[in-house]
Parts: sequence; C-alpha cells; structure tokens
Amino acid sequence: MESSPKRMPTLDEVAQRAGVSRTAASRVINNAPHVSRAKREAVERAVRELGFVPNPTAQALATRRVGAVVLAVSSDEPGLFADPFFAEVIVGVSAALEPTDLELVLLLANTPRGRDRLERLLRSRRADGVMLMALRGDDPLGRLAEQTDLPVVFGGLPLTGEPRWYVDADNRGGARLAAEHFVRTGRRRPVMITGQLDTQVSAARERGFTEGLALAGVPLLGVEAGDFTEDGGAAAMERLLAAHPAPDALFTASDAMAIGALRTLRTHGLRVPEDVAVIGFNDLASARHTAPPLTTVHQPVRSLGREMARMLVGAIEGNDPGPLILPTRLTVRESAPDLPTAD
Amino acid sequence: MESSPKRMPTLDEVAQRAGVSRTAASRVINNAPHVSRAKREAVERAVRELGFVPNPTAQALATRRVGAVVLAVSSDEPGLFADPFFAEVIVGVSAALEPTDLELVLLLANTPRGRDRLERLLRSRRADGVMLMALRGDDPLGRLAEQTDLPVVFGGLPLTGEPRWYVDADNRGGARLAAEHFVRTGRRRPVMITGQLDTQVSAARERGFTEGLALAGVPLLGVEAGDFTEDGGAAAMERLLAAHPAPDALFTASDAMAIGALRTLRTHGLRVPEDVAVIGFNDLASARHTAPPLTTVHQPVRSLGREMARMLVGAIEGNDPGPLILPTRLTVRESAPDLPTAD
DNA sequence: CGGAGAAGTGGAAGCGCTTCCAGTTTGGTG
DNA sequence: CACCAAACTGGAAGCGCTTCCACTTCTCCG
Repeated sequence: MESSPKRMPTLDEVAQRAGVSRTAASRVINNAPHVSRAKREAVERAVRELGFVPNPTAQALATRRVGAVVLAVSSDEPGLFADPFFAEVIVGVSAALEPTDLELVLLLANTPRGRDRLERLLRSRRADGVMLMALRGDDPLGRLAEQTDLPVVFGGLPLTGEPRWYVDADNRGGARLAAEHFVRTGRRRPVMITGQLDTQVSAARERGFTEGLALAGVPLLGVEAGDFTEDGGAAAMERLLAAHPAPDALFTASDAMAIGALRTLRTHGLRVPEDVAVIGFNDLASARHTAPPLTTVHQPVRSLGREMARMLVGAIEGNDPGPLILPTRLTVRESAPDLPTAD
Repeated sequence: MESSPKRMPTLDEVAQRAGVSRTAASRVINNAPHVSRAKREAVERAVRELGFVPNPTAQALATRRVGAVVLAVSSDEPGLFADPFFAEVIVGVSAALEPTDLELVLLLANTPRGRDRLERLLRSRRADGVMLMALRGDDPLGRLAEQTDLPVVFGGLPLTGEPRWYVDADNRGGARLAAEHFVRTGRRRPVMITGQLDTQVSAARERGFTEGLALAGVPLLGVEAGDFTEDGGAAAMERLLAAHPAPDALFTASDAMAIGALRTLRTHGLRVPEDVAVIGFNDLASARHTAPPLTTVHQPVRSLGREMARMLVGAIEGNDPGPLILPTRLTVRESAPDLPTAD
C-alpha cells in the first residue's frame, strides 16, 4: 500500500484555463520575455486559482539542471560529523545557497555504502555540483571527483594534489601563530600532538608550528599523533610525558585533543598554564568551558561553508573562481595567557 | 557561459548495444522479473561497458517518486542550528536513511526566504516526505505541513495540536527526573529557567519539573524565561537572584542556559553545588567541561534523528507508524551530585 | 499430444516541463 | 502607405526513464 500522491495541477491545465499555449504558460512562470501583458496576467491568474507549482523534477529533466548541490562529508570516523564544526559549515553553506534556488543535499559518506552512494551520485547527475569535505589522505573520492564533469569544490585540501577549486583555512598560518605565541610568552620546551598523519589538516598544522618555532630558534621537543578525539589526545599526552617529562607548552591539532591532554596533564599533577601552556585548534564552543579555558586557533568555519558554496555556485555558472584560503587567528584564553605567567 | 554537462549514456544506448528493447533494459537495471537470463546478462555487460548510470531525474519523473526526503529546521534564531544538537540529529537521520535509497536534503528555514522555499518544497513534490524540526509555537509551517499530502514527521511536538506522526524526547519525564533528584538530595528552594514560552519543549520541561516538585510537596520558588542561549540564561539568573536571593537548586531548560547561569552564580559568589545545585537539559558535549561539570538530562538525540527517519520511511511506504516518545535520563555530574553535599 | 498458464518481449504512451522553429502581429520609419 | 525589424505565438520535438498492454514463446500435465 502506497501513500497516494494527490495529483497537482500541471502546466497544461494552467495554460488551458488561461486560454494560452503551454509554451506561453511556461514563459510566464519562468518570467521569460515574449509574452504579451494580457496573456501574462491571464496565466498568473490561472496559476493562482489552481495553486499551481511547477514540478521541479520535470523542470530538471527538461533543462538538465537539477537545482541541487550536495555537501558530502567523507570520513571514516562515524563521530567526526557530530563535531559542531560541520553544523557551522552547514549553516554557512546554507546561507550562501539561500539566494540561489539550489537545494542542499547532505551526504555522510562514512560507510562503504555511503561512499557508494556518493560515487553514484557523482556520475548520475543527481546534483549540479558537489562540495567535498574532510578527505582522508588516500581517499579515492578525490580522484573520483576529478573524473566527473560536475564542478567539485573541496573543503580543505586533500593530502596530495591540488584540486582546481577549494577553500581552506590557513592551517599553517594558524599553527604558526600558536608557535609565535609560545615563543613570545617565553616557552622554550614545546611539544605537539598532531592528528592522523594522513591528513592534510594535521600535516599543515604541524608544519606551521614547526616553522614558527624554527624561526625563533626554539626546538620542538616531541611530537605524537592523536586522532582528533579527546581520548586520542589524552593517550598521546601520556606518551609525550613518558618521553619528555617536562614540556612547558603544548600545541594540539584540535581542541578535542587539547581537552583530552588537559585531563592527562591534570592527572600528572602538571598545572595549566603555570607548568605547561596549552593551545588547541578550531575554537569549538567547548573550548570556552574547559578548565582553564582554552587558548586556541580560531578558524572561520561558517565562512568556510559560505565560501565553498559561493565558489560552487560560481563554478556551476561557468566561472572559474580560484581557490581561497581563509585567515585564522589566535583566541587567547587562560590555558596560554598573553603575558608570561610566573613559572 | 555554462559548464558543459558531458552527455552520459542513456538507457536506449544500453538497450541498443545489448540488442534488446529499452523495456527489457529497464527491467534489468531495476532487476524486475520477466527477463531471460541471456538478455539480462547482455544488458549487464552493456551497462558495464558504457558506464551507464540511470538518470535519477528521469526515473523520478516516470515513477513519481523523487527519492529524497527533506529535513527542515525551522527557527527564528540563526544560531540555533549551530547547536551540536542538530549535527547529532542529522547523523541519526542519515544513518537511518543509509539502507534506503533516499537522499537527504537539508533545509534551514530560518529566514523568510527559507520558509518560502520550504513552503514551495512542500507543495511541489520535490521530495517524498518531510521531517520538520523545532517549530516555534505559532509556526504556520505546521498547518502548511498538514495541508500537503506528503508524509510529514515532526521532531518534537508543536505547541498546539498533535500531528499524526512525530517523535519526541520525553521532556516532561526528564524534567521530572531533575526535580526528583533535587528532592532526593535535599534541595528545598528550587528555581527554574525556561526557554521561550512559545516553545513546546520549554513548556513540557517546565511542566515536568513542576509536577516532580509538587509530588514531593516542594514549592517552586521562582521561574524566569530565558531563550535557550548562554546570555539569556545568565540574564535570567540575574533576575531570579534579584527576586529570590537564596535558591539552593536551579533547573534550566537547556545546557546553554545552565552555562550562562553558572557564570552569574559565580559573580554573585554562590558556590555550585554547595550553595546551589544546577541541572541542565540536553547533555551537550560542553556540559562535561563546565566548572563544575554539569548534571543534565540526557536525551537520545541521535536516536531521535534515526527514529524520525524510520518513521518517515514507514509513512512513505504507506504504513502508519504511530508517534514515538524517546526516554530521557539524568546524567549526574558535579554540579548536582548524587549525595547531598555538605551545606 | 493438446491446451492452459506462466514467462518473456517490445511498441507505444506517458511523466510534466522546456525550447526550437516557423509563422503571425505589431510598431516604427522614410 | 510600403516595408523591416522586433515582439508574439503555439505546434511539436524532445529530456531519459517506466509501465501498460497485446503478443509470442515456453513449460508442464493430464
């Protein structure tokens, strides 16, 4: 048993009622030229009376424009999406799409089946364009995306290759800010927790941090890889402390890992920021509520979404907007205060 | 200038190549019966060789099934969506949709234009069903949703009327748990901060809390309305303290407001939980990191999404799944510990 | 071996809209 | 008043797929 889709009025019915050809009716609803004022009004009246709304599917078939773009989040971690990060991205994307008549379809491609769907989607013309986020290093999706002739905008760079269209936060620059902050506030024994190594984000943040330190002649005491999660951060911190008992600064590639690391530091009796200053990355809402509140590199997540969507719309319309790097900045809170604290 | 959509192979081409009728080819790709083994294989080969993928738009037009459902978030507050809450809902929805071949289109209807789109969407058969979240009390969308013949599942109850299909968390029961916890731990001077008054969620939480107290004969000292935000919570707490200087327990209709209230309590020199115990609602990620960590009513947000999607799929398939209320539970942390703290 | 029912087959008519094209009007101009 | 461009107008051919329907071909059994 099926729900019975009540038949909606069609354009033909509108045309008939208005006493014009279907062609004319079509012109009116698309407000195209070449329709006399009289007919236009007749059609408009008929539309109103019948409550006609054009069938988007039929329009799509005829125009070969679907009227939708997809935001695909490809990730192995089931939880990654739950990150408020994505909610922000979506808000940005959605805002940028608002003035257009493009629908947003969301695809969480974190299971094999999901990736499959993404693949089909890419080659089936079910959307006019695609935004792709959070690719892992070896993600075959990147290549797949290149094959399709659909415009594809990347959110964040893939590990290898530089796509034609992408927008990214200035991860490297942001990490550098963190390094500079440490140096400026007198820290000389910094360690770092990275994300998964096959991640461009992580790589860029590590690189920026290292660069920043190198510029000041401060050596990086140790690095451990986390996995962008709290627990991963806590574990990495354990390993770090085992190898380097007395760091005075910690930079993590994500706030979640910083939060985990704070936990570990506490259990080891190390005070933040007195003994070790901590800087995270992302500026999650949570970062404001940790104890102590987390100094962190802020990235304009909503803008990221907005710019991705804008870029995609541009690409769909046939322009070739170049790639875009969004600035990051340091949000200073108590975990790594501005002036050197007493040691 | 338009991006040139490279022509994909059509079913006709597949049929031709396989030397069968288009009808047969169609049967094969939908694996319908009435096709001989030989032809089936021939078609499958042709599909493979041509890299054929059926055009979903054409299928939709022919079958009158779009293959997509929409999740509409209707809200006045631009920021509301950014709440990790929705990310979780989406994860749930997405998971439930995975085994089906329904796409998820997301609609943030927080601007007039957005609502307009939602309305058009509802009456234009651009989707096979709709999930509607976070209706404000007087939201005309509810009525609109009733008018359409599309199946509509509500996430959370609208303020008035009971829709045919909805899933909601047990807000009333959860709030009652909070009341009982206060009573059990010896609190006798509770106050509450609600959300916007025209919100069903807020109403249910207030009602549950009041009931819970009433059952134990404990009077509710005062109530103030917040707006589900941190700042709103802080302000409401100020007003509360102005009227009732010495509450010993605070229940808020959301974690965000609890966080704001904690701030106000601190500036007033009140200790949590010694002077006043605090319970929030939602169990956001942030709740674990407040100082002190927040006791809060946990609701199964992901399940909520999952069940909404399931219900919608059921409805689309013509079943009539009844409404569903998901259980909530109390997550006890330090802001309102289990045993009475020394006073 | 005849006949009934199941399985296989493809032609053709849509699904609802856009748009090319050929023809008809209209409005200026000199 | 003749003449040309510009503005209308609507018939008809798609867009790519599903599905009804009228047949034809097997199978199986009595």
